[in-house]
Amino acid sequence: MIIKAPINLDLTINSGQTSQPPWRLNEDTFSNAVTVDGKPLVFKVKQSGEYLDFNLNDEKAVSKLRYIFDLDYDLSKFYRYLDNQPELEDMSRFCNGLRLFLADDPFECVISSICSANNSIKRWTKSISLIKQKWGKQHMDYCMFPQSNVLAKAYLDDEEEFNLSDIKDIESCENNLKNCGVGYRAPYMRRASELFTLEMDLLEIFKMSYDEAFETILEVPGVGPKVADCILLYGFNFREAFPSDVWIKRIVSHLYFDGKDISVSKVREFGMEEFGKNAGYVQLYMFHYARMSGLMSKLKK
DNA sequence: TCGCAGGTAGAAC
DNA sequence: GTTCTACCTGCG
Repeated sequence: MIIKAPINLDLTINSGQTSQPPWRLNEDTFSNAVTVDGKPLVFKVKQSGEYLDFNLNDEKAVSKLRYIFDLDYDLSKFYRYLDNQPELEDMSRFCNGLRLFLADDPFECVISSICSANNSIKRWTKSISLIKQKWGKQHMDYCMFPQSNVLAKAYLDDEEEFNLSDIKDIESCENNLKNCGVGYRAPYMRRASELFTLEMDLLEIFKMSYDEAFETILEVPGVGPKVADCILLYGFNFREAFPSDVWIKRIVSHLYFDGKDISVSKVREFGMEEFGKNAGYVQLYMFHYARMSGLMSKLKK
């Protein structure tokens, strides 16, 4: 099926949003296994100009694709909004076609976001891919993200695996979280998985107000304000979230506060107040604008 | 070899 | 309430 949609698919998929690692790329086609109606399907999507060539015709699959790449969001309206403000007017030029890359599986987004904290894009995406390979169900030659009850039983490290499994040699332990390069986040990930298995229904988050969802998700181990906002934005489509890290702080400080040092929590409050329902998109565009325009290397000094 | 970067938890202020 | 420090790991 051909879908008309202004998007930069490559930029969107590779922009480091914590919903999931980038999709597989073969030739010009991005692919991944996606759950539709509880069943895995292989999605293949290729961009040519203003059109997306999608391998499936099924109505539910198409609507899932539209959701994941946020295709129903009116980018040109957002660009008019950016262009009308002196601080933001350059941004649409530098990241044209960048859209939200939303989670197929909110639980994957929670674990990816916990993994991304105090980490690099390269490292967290590698860790999440390894978690899929070790604990996820295979569909064709893709691995799904494991369910919370499976990850809740994962070993933390070599030592625990050696003690609790029947492996005879500690050197050959490799089915544990630390082995995926997640470092000290391993216990957070496992406790979060236990929480979503035993106590908390992630789907309830979709029904909540932003404030209620934020307070709820903050209770999850390894989730602070930045990670909570990433989960709400990329995992649950709360567009009013303004995930604020040191980079967003530097950029906001440069653009709005004459370079003055302000706390990350104040930056979050400012972003939500100033940008409202556009906050999530503004944050996404700010980060990539800073990367691509050279502002980031300037602010580093 | 070692210093650096980056959010959270938990303790200290 | 805000601020400090330890936490893993890969990179330069």
